[in-house]
Amino acid sequence: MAIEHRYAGILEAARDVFARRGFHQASIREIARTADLSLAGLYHYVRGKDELLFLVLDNALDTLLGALDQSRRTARTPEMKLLALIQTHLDFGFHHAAELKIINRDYDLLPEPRRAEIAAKRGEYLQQGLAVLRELDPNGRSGDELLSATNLLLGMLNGIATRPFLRSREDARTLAPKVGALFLYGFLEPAEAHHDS
Amino acid sequence: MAIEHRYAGILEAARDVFARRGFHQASIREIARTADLSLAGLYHYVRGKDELLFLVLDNALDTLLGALDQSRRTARTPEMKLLALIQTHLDFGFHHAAELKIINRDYDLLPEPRRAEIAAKRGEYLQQGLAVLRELDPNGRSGDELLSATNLLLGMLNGIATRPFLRSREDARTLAPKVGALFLYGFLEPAEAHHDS
DNA sequence: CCTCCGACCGAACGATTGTTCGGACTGCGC
DNA sequence: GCGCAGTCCGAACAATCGTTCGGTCGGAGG
Repeated sequence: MAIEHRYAGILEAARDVFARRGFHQASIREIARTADLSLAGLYHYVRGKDELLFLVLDNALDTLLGALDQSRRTARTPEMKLLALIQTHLDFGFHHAAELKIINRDYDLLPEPRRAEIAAKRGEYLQQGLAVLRELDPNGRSGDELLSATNLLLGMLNGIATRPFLRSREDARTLAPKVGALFLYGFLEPAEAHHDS
Repeated sequence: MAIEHRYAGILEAARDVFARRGFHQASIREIARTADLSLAGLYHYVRGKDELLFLVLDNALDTLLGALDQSRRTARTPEMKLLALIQTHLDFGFHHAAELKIINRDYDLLPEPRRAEIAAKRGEYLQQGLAVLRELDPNGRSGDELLSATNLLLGMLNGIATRPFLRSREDARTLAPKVGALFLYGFLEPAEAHHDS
């Protein structure tokens, strides 16, 4: 139990330092210091920096997928599923901006056995988005077109979530419907033309 | 003239290495080697690593702004201006993937006197997009909403342009109308509902 | 011919990096 | 008491980093 606590503290420290400095700027010494450990003491628990990156990425993707799963559970209509995805993604981006950055940018420099695991979870997330859009698609679009649209949507969300805009839970809640409406009905559609509930 | 050629080669080398490795992982030694110069020889032309990053960013943003300016000149209607912006951005992303990567990823770790210059050019690009959307807006949206929409559009474009998708001039030409239609009319709109010329 | 200057380089500087090694301290079984 | 295993650390390792210094070389000006 004590060692579990130590381990959890190390992960916290790694996440915080990675978040503050970014992966490449974060030094193992600073992570150790943040975790109240000596440099060599940290190496007692962890094989190396790459494993630290893997653990942080794995954790981040798990919480993202978990949040998506939970928020989608209450959604009934396809539109609301889309809204749930958008809000979850924006919320994650606002509260874990650095992790999202690392996911999108630094995951591909993981050593190979580990990278596949992370890539799989990324693929799972993409599949979730694609499923939502497929359910939403009015006239049968091809799989490639749906994949394109999914990438567009996720790119849009990443672009917004990463941008140093306004970031708080409030912002995610108010921004998500606007983003959803724009994605569904387009920029030209007047805001009053559609309504819910 | 010879020194100009040297200088251009150095910028090319810096761009490639920055894009491949990321700023902090890129070593000046590798840049020098790529530019067929010794380490100290490179320092004869350039004050340091930060200046290298600034020069690459400045160059990239100038070509992007230049391309946008030129492509928008032939556009008459607001819709065509949007299409021109989209196609220019995608084209730039496909042909100068390295520069776009650096712009989106490394600009914020420039030292302060120089960062403001780059931020200004980025802001100028944003303003161009915002102007297009303002002209396009059917019912009066507030400035903040237009700015939000602009950020959404640019984020979407970055997401697509950065994604290792399919990248060639053909792709930019065929992809741009689809992206434009999706942004203007939304995901739910069937593809046949609108047509041009 | 001498001098000066810009182009360029080999070698080193100090700092920092990820990682490892040998050991010191503790608590537990015996 | 002894020994063993786990926890943790000080100190060092080699490598690499950005940067600088002292210099060589060739050509242009006088």
